[in-house]
Parts: sequence; C-alpha cells; structure tokens
Amino acid sequence: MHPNPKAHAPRYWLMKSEPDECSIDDALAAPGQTVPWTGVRNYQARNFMRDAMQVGDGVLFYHSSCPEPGIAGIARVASGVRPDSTQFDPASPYFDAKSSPGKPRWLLLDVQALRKTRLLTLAELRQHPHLAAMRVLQRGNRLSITPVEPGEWAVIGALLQAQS
DNA sequence: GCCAACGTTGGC
DNA sequence: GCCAACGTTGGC
Repeated sequence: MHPNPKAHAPRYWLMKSEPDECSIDDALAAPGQTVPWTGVRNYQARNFMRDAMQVGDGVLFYHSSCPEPGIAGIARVASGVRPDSTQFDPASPYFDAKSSPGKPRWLLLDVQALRKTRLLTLAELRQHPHLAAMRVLQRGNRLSITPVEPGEWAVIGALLQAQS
C-alpha cells in the first residue's frame, strides 16, 4: 500500500483565462461544458496540474488581461493530465520546438464549467482582508494556476451569494 | 501603450 | 553556477 501522494493536496484552485481566448461563456457552451486547459507554459502551473490537482477540485474561473479582470464563474477539475498537443504544432502560438511527443514537456487537463457568476472584480477581491493572502492578489503575480485555501473559497462563495 | 515584475536563456 | 539580457504577463 502506497500513500496517495495527492491525499493532502489543496482542493481549490484559481485558473486564469483570457476571455478573448476562452471565457466562462465559451466554456459553458462547450460540449459537456468542458474545455481542455491548453497553453500552460509555466513549470509551476504545470506541476500543480500534474502533482496536485484532482478530478472534482473546485475552480475559480478568472478572466485576465481584459478590461475588467476578476472571477467570472465556478468550475471543476474534470480529468487528469495528458500532453497538450499544441506544443507539437508549429502553427500554434503554444508551439515548443524543444518538446517532442516522445518526451512531452507541457500538460493539460479538462476543466468543466459549472456556472457563471456575477463578475467578482479584482478590485473587490482586494477589499477583503480575508482574501489578502490570495496568490492572485500578490504584487507581480503571474502564475496562471494558483491554489485557493478552503477559507478563501468560502469567503468568495459568500460574496457571490450575497449579491448576484 | 506603459511598465513593473517575473521566468527563462545562454554566455562565461 | 552566476547573472545580465531578454521575452512575457497582466494590471492599469
């Protein structure tokens, strides 16, 4: 018997998506409301997917690089990891010449959108003391996938319920 | 469009 | 292994 290496992993995550590429509406409109989370090209984010994220984990679907950045919906992790095929496609902006199908460098997993929420803006997130430690709020943060503490998830759930 | 912050690359 | 240069992210 081996202990499950993911047994004590965080259960909640924030995942950034540029709405021009894939918005919460796009994800909800996809077959099975599920989209492959393509384009992660950062080792820390990749390692979260590979080593810590589990099917069923809660996801805050965050819109970034847009006029109003913020949390736009709730989703869940819907698969384990597999190679991200865009890394092998020279025509893709996510192409990586140093990767090969025999030794893929970049992974993805499926994310299933559950519902759209009101836009919980970055500015509003910053106003709440209980969320101050969130990675996405830290100065200079660029990581596209970050763990969310259960307490933070609960606070955000309450904010979304309070006024929607 | 600006620019601070960060990650990666590559010369040494 | 150091670290300067470079490219990217992403809020504003």
